[in-house]
Amino acid sequence: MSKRMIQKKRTRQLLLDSAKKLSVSRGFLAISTAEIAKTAGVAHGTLFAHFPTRDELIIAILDNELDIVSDRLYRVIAAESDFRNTLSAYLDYIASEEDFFAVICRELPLYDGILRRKILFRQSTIQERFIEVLQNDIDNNGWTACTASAVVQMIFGAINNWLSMKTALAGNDSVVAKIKPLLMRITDELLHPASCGGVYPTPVPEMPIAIF
Amino acid sequence: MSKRMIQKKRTRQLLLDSAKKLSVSRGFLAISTAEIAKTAGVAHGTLFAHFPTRDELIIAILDNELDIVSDRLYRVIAAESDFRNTLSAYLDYIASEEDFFAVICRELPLYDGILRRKILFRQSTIQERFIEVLQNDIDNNGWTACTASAVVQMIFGAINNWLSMKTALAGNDSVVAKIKPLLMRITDELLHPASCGGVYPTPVPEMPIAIF
DNA sequence: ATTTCCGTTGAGTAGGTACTCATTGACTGC
DNA sequence: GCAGTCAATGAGTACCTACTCAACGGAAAT
Repeated sequence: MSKRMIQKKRTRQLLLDSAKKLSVSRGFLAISTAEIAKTAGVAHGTLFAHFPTRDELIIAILDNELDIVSDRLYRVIAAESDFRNTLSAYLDYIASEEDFFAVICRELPLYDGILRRKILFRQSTIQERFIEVLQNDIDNNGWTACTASAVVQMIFGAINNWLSMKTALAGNDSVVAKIKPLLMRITDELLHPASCGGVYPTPVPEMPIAIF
Repeated sequence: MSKRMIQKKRTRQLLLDSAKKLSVSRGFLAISTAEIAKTAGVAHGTLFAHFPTRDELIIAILDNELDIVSDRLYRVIAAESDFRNTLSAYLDYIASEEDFFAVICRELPLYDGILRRKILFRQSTIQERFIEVLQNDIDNNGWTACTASAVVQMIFGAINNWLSMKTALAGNDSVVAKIKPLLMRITDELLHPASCGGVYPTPVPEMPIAIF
């Protein structure tokens, strides 16, 4: 590869890294091209030699990050075979990339077009897996009859909502860590309430709602 | 009241009405002072004679609307005495002001300061009532033992998440109407699974998740 | 009738945004 | 060695934003 090509690729990567870093901490909607270029240490105009519009840069970075993160996420949950463990593994992974997921959840309602489709598609793929696992638990383990897809949609709606409110609920701490006990406990309660005789493995957590 | 005072009050009201109308349809974050003034039919500069900054106008309009809407909402749910009916009444009222609630849910994660506090305070007041009603049901009706606050937080998290995704999930239709059967069904399932012998009053609804 | 008052006006300001393009100069191919 | 190439530059453009202020003119006070 020629010196020129190496340099060009390097600059492109600097821009992508800068955009990624800024986006994850402050959100995709809030960052400007001038800021991205400055953080990358290149001239403002250079950005537009690599990405024709701001939107294309944002889509490139979000798309790439989404692919990486949701592939890993899917592998993490596919390794588990019952609902409780799948949920636990899911939450642990989310917590490890919490800033990214929080930004996505916060801004998704404001996206449209390609970005929204891409994210919703990833979400529904993950949810399908949970429904499958939960249905399996219901069928095989004599758990409470419940509509698997309804329960999964509820739980994920709640998780997404907590993630979107991360800064208000947990500041710089992990909001997932804060709500995980509550989610595990409610999973215990909802899915096999009869068999445990009122004794659940997960203790009742504090209310996670707090206003900062 | 003098002619001048009447005129001034009228102009102020025109601005508030215009801001309210635009905000509910497009969101508080998306509207500009120029647009508000134009819709109200007054000069751009006039706006700043009534409200020193854009933020103060937004706070005034949101605050006022929030007071009216959440007072009504509280009265609606306070009239019911069991969880199922309270939830049903809640959803019906939300549906009647769905655009407003959708904007709030969509933008809340992006607010801070006073606005966020005000909205979260209202939310928690409503949730407290639900927890009270649910705890009462659990204590008196021999329902499944479950942590009332955990269940309520889950359900409200899910509802808020669905509301924030209104446009993607239901376009101009009511997203609450779409998810209400699912929520009622899950309430039936989660709260008294043993007593009904597997026969629930609410039929299983279609998956509400659809990508537009 | 005249002066003072004050709500309204809209051009103007300062600062932001995404995006452009002539110029530069280091690298490439001959 | 030299002409041609092209990534990088940064001042410049057009447009948006919230906000200001001198001027206006009808109402109020005298």
